[in-house]
Amino acid sequence: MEREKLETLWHSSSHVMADAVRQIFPNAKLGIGPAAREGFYYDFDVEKPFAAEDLEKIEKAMKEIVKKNYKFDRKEISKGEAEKQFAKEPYKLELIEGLEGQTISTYSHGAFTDLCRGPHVQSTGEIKAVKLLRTAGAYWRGSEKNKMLQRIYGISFPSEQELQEYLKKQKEIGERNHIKIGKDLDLFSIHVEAPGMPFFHDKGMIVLDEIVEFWKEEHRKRGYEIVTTPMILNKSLWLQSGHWDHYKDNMFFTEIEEQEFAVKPMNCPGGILIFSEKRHSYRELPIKMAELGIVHRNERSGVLNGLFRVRKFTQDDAHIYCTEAQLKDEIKKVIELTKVLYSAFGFNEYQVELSTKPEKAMGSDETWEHATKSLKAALNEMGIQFKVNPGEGAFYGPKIDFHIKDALERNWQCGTIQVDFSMPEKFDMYYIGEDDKKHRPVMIHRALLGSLERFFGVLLENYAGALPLWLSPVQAKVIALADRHSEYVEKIAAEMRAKGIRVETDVRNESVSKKVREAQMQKIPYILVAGDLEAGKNAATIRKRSGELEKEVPVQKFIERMLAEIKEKK
RNA sequence: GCCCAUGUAGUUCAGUGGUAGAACGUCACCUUGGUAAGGUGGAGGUCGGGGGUUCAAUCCCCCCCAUGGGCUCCA
Repeated sequence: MEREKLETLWHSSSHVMADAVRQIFPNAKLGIGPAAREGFYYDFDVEKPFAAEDLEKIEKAMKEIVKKNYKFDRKEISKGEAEKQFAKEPYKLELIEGLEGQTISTYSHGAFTDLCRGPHVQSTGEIKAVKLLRTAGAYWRGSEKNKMLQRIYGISFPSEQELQEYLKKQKEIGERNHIKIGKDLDLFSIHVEAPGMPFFHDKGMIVLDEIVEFWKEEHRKRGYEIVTTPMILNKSLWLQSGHWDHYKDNMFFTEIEEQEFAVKPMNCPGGILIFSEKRHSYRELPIKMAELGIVHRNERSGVLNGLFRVRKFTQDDAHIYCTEAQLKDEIKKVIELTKVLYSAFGFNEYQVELSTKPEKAMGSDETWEHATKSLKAALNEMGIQFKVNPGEGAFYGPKIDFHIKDALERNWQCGTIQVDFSMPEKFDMYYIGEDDKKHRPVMIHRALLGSLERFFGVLLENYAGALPLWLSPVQAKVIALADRHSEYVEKIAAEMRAKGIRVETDVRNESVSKKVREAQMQKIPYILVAGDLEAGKNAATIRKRSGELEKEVPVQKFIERMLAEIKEKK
């Protein structure tokens, strides 16, 4: 069923849910109830938050309403009539107030009427399958200054089968949660002693190191310098950069010999100190300075989420200093690099957004226009589809964001390319132009993977833990059939290790099936089993992650194959 | 930060107003195996932390911490 029709069904389902809620909780005040990204929700102002049992009751009442197969009736009414009709609904009155001059319509089914633009399905009977999923608090009109209402999320389909398929898929998705994978594969852990600051174990570090090594190579190839700046810097720097005024609430502070210092939440001020340490000629531009910068941000406790949202993370940051004339081409180069990185990690689909000048902004209109045009032109010339978010840019410049989908279909901002007019001015940065005069460079901030931590999380969910060979923390496991094969197994593992392959052995006193099963659950790409058949021939039986078997493969030949596969993938 | 839920063995989870149980893992022994769990036995828990109610709290109440799902905010 196409998206549009489903959305209509979901929207209608939210009306049915509101009807059901009102039957059970007559005093519930109605907020809004649209179709969501997947399913629908409705916000209610109730005295007590809904409990799990309430959801069951509401769902049951909904099914009754569906059974009655009420027709949806649309009616257009005047603002006065609407105010009269919804006199007991404060939130609806607020909405009506905002509809000045527009057509006001209501939809009714049975005895229930809601203020609504529509459209809706013909009748409630079209909702053949419905399930209420969870409750959540949600601020009225999305502002934390407003009252928090109680939201119920649900899903519905035109058939029971589709609902069952949906639920099954959700369950599978839940199983590829990166936190669970991280624990199962011994990649990282999170402890109460450091909320939002994950601990990476050896196997997790192997993956991160591989990512970093590849990242550095691709950057060096493209003329980036790679630097590291200190994690703690004097307050004066943050005053100058403006972070003290605008970002203080998100920063951590410390003190050294009675002087105030801040733990960096961003890398740019440090990088600028390197830039400004010496004079630069226009001939040197663009200067591209990259840093895998560890930043700390004091995120509010409620937003922390596995590796997706943390307080300490590593940005694959870089700052590009160039002339306005170079801006477009530099942005194109950054986008090209983004594509190279994403595709190397298996992401070929992502959403691109362009955010333009906000109301409060610094820099002249002309500068903004030139920068925004450059960003747009770069995207267009690269043939990249994008969505424009008017007024969503940073106060210091417009930006392009890259969003990657996680297993739960949530979009996570990873890459970001931001033009900045503010920092060069605040730090009085300049280069010497052809005319022997000082000129202000344009600064581009960019992080392509975004945060290594978040990217790692998205990567794990994308592959359900079964990372490509070159990223796998353990690339091969060699299993001994019986005790007498231990020595042989250790010997071939040593040969592989000598060639740089990450290999583990399993010579435990357990059945082959069990050892294979465990290696398989660890998502190890290649499992080698050696027994009497193989030991005499310097061979092993190979099992791929897919379960496919290849008997008595000479070890040397297999090592070459693996090395070729690792190399090719990069 | 706000709303809701959760926190019990290394892991996944049962459970009860009279201080705990399973499976897997771990350890020992038996078994020496041919591609997703071989068998037997043992060890292992101040039931997230702190208060309170009670003769008695892991269970009921309050506070705190953390985690998850959302809202708001963000890479």
